[in-house]
Amino acid sequence: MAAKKREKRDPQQRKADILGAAFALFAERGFAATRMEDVAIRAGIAKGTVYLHFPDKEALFIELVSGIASPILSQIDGLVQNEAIPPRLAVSIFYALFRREVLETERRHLLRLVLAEGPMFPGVTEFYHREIISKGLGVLRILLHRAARRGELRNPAVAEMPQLVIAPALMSIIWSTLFERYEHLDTQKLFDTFLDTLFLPERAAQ
Amino acid sequence: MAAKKREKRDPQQRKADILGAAFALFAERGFAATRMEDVAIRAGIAKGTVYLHFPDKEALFIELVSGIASPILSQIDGLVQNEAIPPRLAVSIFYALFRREVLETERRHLLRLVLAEGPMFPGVTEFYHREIISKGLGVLRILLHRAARRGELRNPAVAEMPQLVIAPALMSIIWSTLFERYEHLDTQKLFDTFLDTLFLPERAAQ
Amino acid sequence: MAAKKREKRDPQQRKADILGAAFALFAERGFAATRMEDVAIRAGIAKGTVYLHFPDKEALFIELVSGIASPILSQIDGLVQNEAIPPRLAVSIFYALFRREVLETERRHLLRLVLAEGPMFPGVTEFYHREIISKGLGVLRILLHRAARRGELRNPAVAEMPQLVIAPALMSIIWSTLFERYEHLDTQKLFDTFLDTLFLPERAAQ
Amino acid sequence: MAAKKREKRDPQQRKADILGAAFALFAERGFAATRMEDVAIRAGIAKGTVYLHFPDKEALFIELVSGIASPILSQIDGLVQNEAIPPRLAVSIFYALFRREVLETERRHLLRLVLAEGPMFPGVTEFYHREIISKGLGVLRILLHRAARRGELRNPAVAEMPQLVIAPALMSIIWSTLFERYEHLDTQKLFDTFLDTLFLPERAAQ
DNA sequence: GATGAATGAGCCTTCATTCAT
DNA sequence: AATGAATGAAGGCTCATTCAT
Repeated sequence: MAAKKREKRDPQQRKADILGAAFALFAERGFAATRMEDVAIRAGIAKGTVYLHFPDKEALFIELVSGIASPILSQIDGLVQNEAIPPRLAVSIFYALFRREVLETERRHLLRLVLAEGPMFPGVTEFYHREIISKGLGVLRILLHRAARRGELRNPAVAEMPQLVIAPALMSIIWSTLFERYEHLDTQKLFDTFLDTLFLPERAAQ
Repeated sequence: MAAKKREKRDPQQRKADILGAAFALFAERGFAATRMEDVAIRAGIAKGTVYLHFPDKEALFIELVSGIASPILSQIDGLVQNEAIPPRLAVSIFYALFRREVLETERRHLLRLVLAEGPMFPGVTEFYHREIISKGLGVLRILLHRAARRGELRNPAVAEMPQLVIAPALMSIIWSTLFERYEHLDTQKLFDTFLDTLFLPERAAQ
Repeated sequence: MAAKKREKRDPQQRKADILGAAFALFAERGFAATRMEDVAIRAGIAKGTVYLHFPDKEALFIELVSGIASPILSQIDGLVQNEAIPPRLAVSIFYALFRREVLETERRHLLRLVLAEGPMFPGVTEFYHREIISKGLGVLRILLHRAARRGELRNPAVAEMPQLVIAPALMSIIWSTLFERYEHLDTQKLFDTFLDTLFLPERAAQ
Repeated sequence: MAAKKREKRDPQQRKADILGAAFALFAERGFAATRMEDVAIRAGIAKGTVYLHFPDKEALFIELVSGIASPILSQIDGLVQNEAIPPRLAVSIFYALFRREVLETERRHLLRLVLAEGPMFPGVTEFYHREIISKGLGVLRILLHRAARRGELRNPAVAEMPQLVIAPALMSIIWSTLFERYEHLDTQKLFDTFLDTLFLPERAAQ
């Protein structure tokens, strides 16, 4: 078998390996039930090596949870810029993005992790509110107001409650990570149905 | 000479005390970070006494999480029975019930607890799906279909996606337990706006 | 063999056992090299039990080091009170006390411990200076001044350097704990010779 | 383009650097609390490099503690050789040497180090007794006997207790490393007073 | 020789659980 | 039944030492 001792590797890669291992374990068992040694084993390194990259368990958790969100955000920003994109399309792209980048990825467990461990790590929660929630809501608010102005919303008041648009996404995350094994939820249909509830049907030829 | 030791009490009451203490602590800190001794202290009894009522920490947690939901369920059932109640009113009562019995109670932490610890306790998750989610969705499905039949829904397809109705409730729970401290969310308005989105306005001049 | 499990005992006795075990081990190996588990084993209890009596290793060490000095102090105080005792006799009693209570006891290791670990525990050092050194020097200063006034000192200036009287005691401690095994030192003779150097011989019949 | 890595240097110098760094750290924190990595950093080299010069931490400590004493010894030896030097002057030179070479140097921590770690390193203690203590006492014994023969001692019996002469030196070391911060001790005066107690004043009119 | 990432034994401390009283 | 002192398995973290580069 492969000699596995003292394998030196690119530190960046090493760190990524650890984060990967930590992610899998934290997602599966939560913060407290994850042993640092297990993280090390899963990353294929020795116990002590983890501590060369992260000062302690909490730092590992926080870096993990904080680090994964950014790639999503950057993509969302693009949605508002282009005013040519019809609001409904933009929101549907938002959902599609969410499905592709979160729901159908292992990242979906990450969100559950934040929900689960949030109160124990106020810094993480605050980060998520500031960086993800707040920005996501901002984008949605703009899109919804644009739609309202264009008379495309069934209920224009929704524009002041962008949380309503996020709610199905949250539901899909929770369902997929907790209940999916007991009962399937068609998230595509979930989002589509919601879009149809939110937006007036396009009047064929107006 | 105050005899304070070996205070005997109704075992049922004793058990309820323990569950109450456990609830407060589990809700606040999660399963792992809650110490059995703290539960005992909060319940006003000695460490060992907890074990006279529950075989171990896990059993305590499971009984706790399983036991708290039922009172809500029974009230919800009533909503469907009476066909005289208009669907929109029924759903709004559903939300009101949710707000009064969950959101504005310490019980709101319960759902977060299930989210947080769910994967570690598949039995709990399964129980929640079977007893709460499934039944709640069933009730909502009936109400929505009734509304659809009466032509009160903006988008009748919603009747097949009762999860959409639960989504705002979920959002309100998560918001209140995680983000409320950073940004206030008016849950009353959240639900009302959603109801207005879901249901057609009552035809003023019918 | 004796069943040793779950032996309950007077907490005061328990604590004394732990302090005794800790004393032996700290004295022998120093703070860092003493394992808490060894303390427990030597005290005949389980690892965790130590922590029922002391919050951590440092607290154990500090209580140990701080607790043993007082009995000596009280006896010394008596020496100055009685002005009928001739100064030379008083100082020789001081040395005798020191030999009986420290040098020929296991307590002699304690002093070495303070010298050894002092810099790591400023609180302990400060305590020793304030409670032991300072008071001892005060007593000696009074005795020496009394002797000087009575013309019994070979060099009256010694009265302003009571540290000189403590020096042989320190030497005896260090010798006995470090070098005695290589070369014997007659501490009785050490102190007597010093006394003869300090005090003029009693003029037989003057 | 500054080539700073793999700086080669005279191995002897390298070793001296390590010993210097080790001394500073051992003296300040003791054996256990000194990390090999800190020694390396302070010596300006990499962690592994220390092990090219010393097989392990203990060897480094022993060589350090053993090596520092010799320079003092050689100077002391000279004191006895020259019989023209009056004993009192010789002893006062001994103290002066001690002050200059030990007390006012970082070397003063060395003795405390031997005290502190002695029992863990019997070899070191034995070495100190054999090389330093024994020799120092030998020299003092000769000087004191010389003085006794010349009738210069207040108490000739002191000649058989040279430890008494070392005692104030010990006291000064311990005071300076432990208590100086709480209360100043004038070591010059300490030694002078002791000399005046040991030796008869020079007979002005003989 | 020199480096410093990697290793893993070791130790402090916590806490669920037990059981003598 | 109730108590809480006692137990000991478990886990986070450190650091002396090794070794691939």
